[in-house]
Amino acid sequence: MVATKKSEPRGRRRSFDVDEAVETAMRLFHARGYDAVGVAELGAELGIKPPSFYAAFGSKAGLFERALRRYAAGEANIFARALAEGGDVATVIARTLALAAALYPGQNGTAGCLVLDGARNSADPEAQALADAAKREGCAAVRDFIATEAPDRADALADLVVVAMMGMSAAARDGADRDRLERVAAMMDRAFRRELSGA
Amino acid sequence: MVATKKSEPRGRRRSFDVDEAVETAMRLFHARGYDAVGVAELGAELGIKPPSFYAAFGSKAGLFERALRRYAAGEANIFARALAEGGDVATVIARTLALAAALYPGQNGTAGCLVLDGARNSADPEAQALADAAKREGCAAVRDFIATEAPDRADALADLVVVAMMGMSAAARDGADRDRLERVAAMMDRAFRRELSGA
DNA sequence: ATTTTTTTGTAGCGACCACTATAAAAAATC
DNA sequence: GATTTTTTATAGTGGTCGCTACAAAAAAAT
Repeated sequence: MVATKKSEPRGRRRSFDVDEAVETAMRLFHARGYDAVGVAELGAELGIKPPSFYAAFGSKAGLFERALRRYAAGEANIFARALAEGGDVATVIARTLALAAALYPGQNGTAGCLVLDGARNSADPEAQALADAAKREGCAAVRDFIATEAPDRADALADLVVVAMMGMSAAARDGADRDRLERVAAMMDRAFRRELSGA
Repeated sequence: MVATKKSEPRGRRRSFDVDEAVETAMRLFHARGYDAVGVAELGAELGIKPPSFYAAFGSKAGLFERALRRYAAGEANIFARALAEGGDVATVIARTLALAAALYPGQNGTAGCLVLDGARNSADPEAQALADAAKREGCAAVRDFIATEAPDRADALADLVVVAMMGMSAAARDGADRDRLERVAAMMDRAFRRELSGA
């Protein structure tokens, strides 16, 4: 194994870090929503000009897709984090709601959930479809997990959890702080346990 | 009382009905959000040209304000409707949630609540401020009513109700139908009763 | 050193944004 | 009928939108 070092690509090297650019775009889209962040601002913030932007990401929606994937693959995927720590359905859902209350207040204006609210009211059908697909994925994961204990009522119970998360995301975007969200999360958790135990 | 008939205003008569125009604008803003509806489309749908538009409403945000007031003054103000029928706190909140489940699926694409979601992710600070003021008004009404029975826990209980409504509005905008919303509303109602009765 | 490939910056595309200057049309008052 | 007042339609303002044509610059391969 001498020549494992892959040869450099042929042309001029990129002058910016793609992952870093996706991270910055993710933050901007999260803070103000898809439509409110223009390509000009993205380019300025990322330090790249339009041709480099389109060579790297294809389109504004292409960058949004990368940002959504990065978001769902990181610590913002609160259900995945709650699930990873193990436990029964009630425990994991309680953890999920608590993580939402901790994460959704955000910082630097990045409140709520990018997947749930990033493309809300967007005029671009492509952005709407991307966010919608990410939502379906997350909701299906919650539903399937709940179904392991309550297959009959999984749909209703998942709806309760998802509506709670959407409501908390919206409230956070409207300025609700961590204390208020934690209070709501605790009540939502009690509601979920009650419904799960077969009210 | 002979001359009670007020004299006609002096100039040329308006060729369109202002209230009807506000109604149409309300429907458009409700369906797609503030930013996604342009002045050109509004003018076309209302059958009026830009100068008439600005003479009547001052600005796009001015028309949005009229639409918000009309919305909050009508049957879309579900808490006011629930309150008008009387009853104790638990009864009125249950009615509010049930009305949300009935109203939020909407028709012709007008899903969710215009006040809660009409200016979400808007790039216009004026539209955001108008929607925010309407939200505060509605939330304060819920809080003050709950305070008549539970003054200590009114803030937390109102947060529970408002987060439930925001979540149901978001879910409706994402396509949730009436059956699903009613199931969620019933669970939220049980949660509220449990918290009100002092868990 | 020349060729080839990729990224870069400059400049600008047509389309749409909210909004307005101007003057003609339609009504009441004189 | 002439004057005054308001609304109308035509046309266009500067600005921003997402996106692209073009050629110079920077790298590897020859």
